[in-house]
Amino acid sequence: MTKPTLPPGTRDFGPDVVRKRNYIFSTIRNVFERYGFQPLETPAMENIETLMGKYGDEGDKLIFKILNNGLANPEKEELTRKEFEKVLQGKNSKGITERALKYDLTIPFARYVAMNHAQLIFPFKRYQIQPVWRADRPQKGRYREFYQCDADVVGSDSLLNEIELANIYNDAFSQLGIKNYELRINHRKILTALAELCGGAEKMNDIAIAIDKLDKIGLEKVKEELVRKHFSAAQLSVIENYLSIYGTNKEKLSGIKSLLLNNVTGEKGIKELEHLITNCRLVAQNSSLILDFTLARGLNYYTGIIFEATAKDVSIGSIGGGGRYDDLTGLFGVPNIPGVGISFGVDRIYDVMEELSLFPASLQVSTQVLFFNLGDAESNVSFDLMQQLRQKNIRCELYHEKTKFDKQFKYAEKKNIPYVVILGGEEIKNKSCKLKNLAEGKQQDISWNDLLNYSFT
RNA sequence: GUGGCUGUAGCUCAGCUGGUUAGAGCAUCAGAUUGUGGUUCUGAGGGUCGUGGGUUCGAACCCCAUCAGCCACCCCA
Repeated sequence: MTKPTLPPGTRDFGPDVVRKRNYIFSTIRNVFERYGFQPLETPAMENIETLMGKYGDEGDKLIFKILNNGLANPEKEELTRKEFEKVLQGKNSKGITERALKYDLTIPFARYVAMNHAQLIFPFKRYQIQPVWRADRPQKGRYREFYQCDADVVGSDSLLNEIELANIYNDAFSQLGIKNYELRINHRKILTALAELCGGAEKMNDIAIAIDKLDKIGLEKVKEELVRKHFSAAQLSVIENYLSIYGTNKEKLSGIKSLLLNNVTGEKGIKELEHLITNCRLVAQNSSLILDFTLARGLNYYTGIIFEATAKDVSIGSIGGGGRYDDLTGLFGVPNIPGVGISFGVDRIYDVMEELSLFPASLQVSTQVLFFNLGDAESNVSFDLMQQLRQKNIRCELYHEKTKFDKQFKYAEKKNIPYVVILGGEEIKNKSCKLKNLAEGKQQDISWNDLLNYSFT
């Protein structure tokens, strides 16, 4: 018998952790609901072709594939071997695998919209809180199974959606207590325009990947990487000019305007960003909304404004991201449904909140009242009282066996139970009990009737 | 997929240039204390030193392999 272990990158969540995670989920869910978003759930697994090719080559490698059943069937052995050859060559084979765990929530959502667009009321605003899986190598802040909380609007190209999504980030983070966050924004069309200035829109990916690392590796390394990708000196200087735009959002806007002068694609992007910035009306006076032309984001279906949220006090990578995609459902044969969405990375938000001690202490109180067990006769009375309290929504438990006070007190302490009720033979005679507040160490005699009407806090 | 670091009690770790029976704190359990917890005191249990092999009179320590965990790169939440 070997010690049981977890698959790498997965975790068990104990009671206190689940409480904290649920706190994050319900906070975000409430914000989503308040903005008129509706819940959606999709299966853990999708047909593999629904997912493949949607996340770029790197993404394809990280999709968790599910082995088909019945591969051991001797009648199909010949075929199975042949199919497996394809897998060895790096191809997908439906004979070996035809399903995969979902990689994110956006593509399954697009699949859902494509399948149900005739019934949906547009614009369709949905939120989705579910686990996703990636065959990545785990490390700090990076897991193989993790939750995403997505909110997307499809069927509308109004920038009002971007404005609302930015405000959702602001509301959710401020309610969670993460005051010091940054929401950085950029526009894919600006990146495209830069690529056009450098000789071709097809270079956008190379440029984006390189400049995205600017704050991490510095300008020189970025240039080195671009040289490796065969960019000329002239192109490099264009990119360097682009990267040297700095200042307030306003200053950056005027900088980018002069750089991308007369570029139709770029101008459209600039106009949209300008609209978002001036109309966003974040509670925090826009201080957390930051224009960042180095922001690229990996997912290659984005076409418009892109978002990325980071917590400033904790270096853990982004805690949320999103953007606009013009034609996501086109991949599934239903064209012309534009959309925009954002995602919260709950696991990372958890780590941030833990590090900054932002969880309310009240989350750790599960049971409110512990009834001491002083014997069978006493317990019977306690049990009746306890059931009446439970009817009133007070969370109670009766100690499971008669034992000395020491143990029962320590149990209450360890479980962080704020009140204990002591009810023995003496108390039964007067129809009373002793109610003790453990934190204050104070104890009072109280009638059964008063106990039932006591306001436990 | 590529590279680096670390594996000693349930947890955090000590363990000298290789030397006899591997330690500490916390946690657990019991007692001091059979109707009043948190503090304190006393005691107890708990180890294949990740695993397998090698070198050696002798290995937790050195060598090889292997497994696991962590971190970084790529990419990403």
